[in-house]
Amino acid sequence: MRVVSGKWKPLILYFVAQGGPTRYGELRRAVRDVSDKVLIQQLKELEADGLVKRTDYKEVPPRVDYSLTPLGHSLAQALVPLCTWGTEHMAEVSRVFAERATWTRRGRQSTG
Amino acid sequence: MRVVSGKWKPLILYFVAQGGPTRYGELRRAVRDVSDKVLIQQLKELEADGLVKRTDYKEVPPRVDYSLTPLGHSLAQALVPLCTWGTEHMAEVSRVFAERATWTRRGRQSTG
DNA sequence: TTGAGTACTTACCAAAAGGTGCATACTTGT
DNA sequence: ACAAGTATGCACCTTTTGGTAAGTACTCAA
Repeated sequence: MRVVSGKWKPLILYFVAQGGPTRYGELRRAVRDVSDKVLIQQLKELEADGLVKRTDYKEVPPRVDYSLTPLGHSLAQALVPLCTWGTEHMAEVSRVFAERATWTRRGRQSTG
Repeated sequence: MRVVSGKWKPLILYFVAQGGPTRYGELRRAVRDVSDKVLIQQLKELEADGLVKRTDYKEVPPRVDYSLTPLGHSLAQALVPLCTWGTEHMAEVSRVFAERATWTRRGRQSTG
C-alpha cells in the first residue's frame, strides 16, 4: 500500500506501463493537473522503491525517460483487478460520493 | 483508489472479510495501533462508500458489528492480487525502504 | 534579445490525514 | 464506591501531502 499511495502514482504506473519508456514531458502532459514538483517527487519515490527506472541520456537539451522495472511490471499486473473493479463500480461508487458531496457542505444528514 | 486510501482501510476490509460480521471491539484489537477516532472515522467512510454495513443491536451495553456488503466483497476480491504482490515482494521492497530510512535522516545520498 | 522548450529544484503555504486525551451513559464485577 | 468494558464524539495538535510560483542552465527559432 505504501508504494502505491500517492495521488498520481497509479496513473503514472499506468502510463509508463502502456507506453514503454516515457519521457518526462510526455508524462507531464499525459497525467494532466499534476504539478512539476509533485510529478518529480512521485517519480523519485517510485524509483527509490525500485518500481521505475530513470534513464538520463545526458544530452543537451536534457532527455530523460522512465520505464518500469520487472518489479514495477509485476505491481502493474497486481493492480489490474483493482483497476477493473474501479471501472465496473465507478457509477455505483461515485453516485454515493456525489450525494455526500452535496450535504457535506451544509451539515449532517438526518437519515433515520 | 479513493475508497481504499486510508491508513487502515485495507486492513479493516481484510479482517471483516475474514471473520464475517465483526464487532467494533474485536476490530479495534485486531487492527492494533489504530486509535478509536481514526478507526471509527474509517469505518464511517467505508460505510458511506457502501463497502461495509453497520449493524446496531440497540442493546445495553452497546453492541454493534460491521460486515461487508456485496460491493465490499467484490473490492476485497480485487485487492487479493495486490495483497499477494505485497507479501511476495515484501522483502525486496522493505529492504530498499530500510536503506532509505537510514540516510534520509542525515542528508542526501551521493550515488554517482 | 525575447520566448519557448527541456528536466528539474527550492521556498513557501494550505489542506488533509492521523493521533492524543477526555467525555458520555450504561452495566458488570470487586 | 470504583475500575473496566461497551461504542462512540469532540477539541486540539502534529505530520504528511499536495500545490503555487519562481529560478536554473542550456538550446533553438524568430
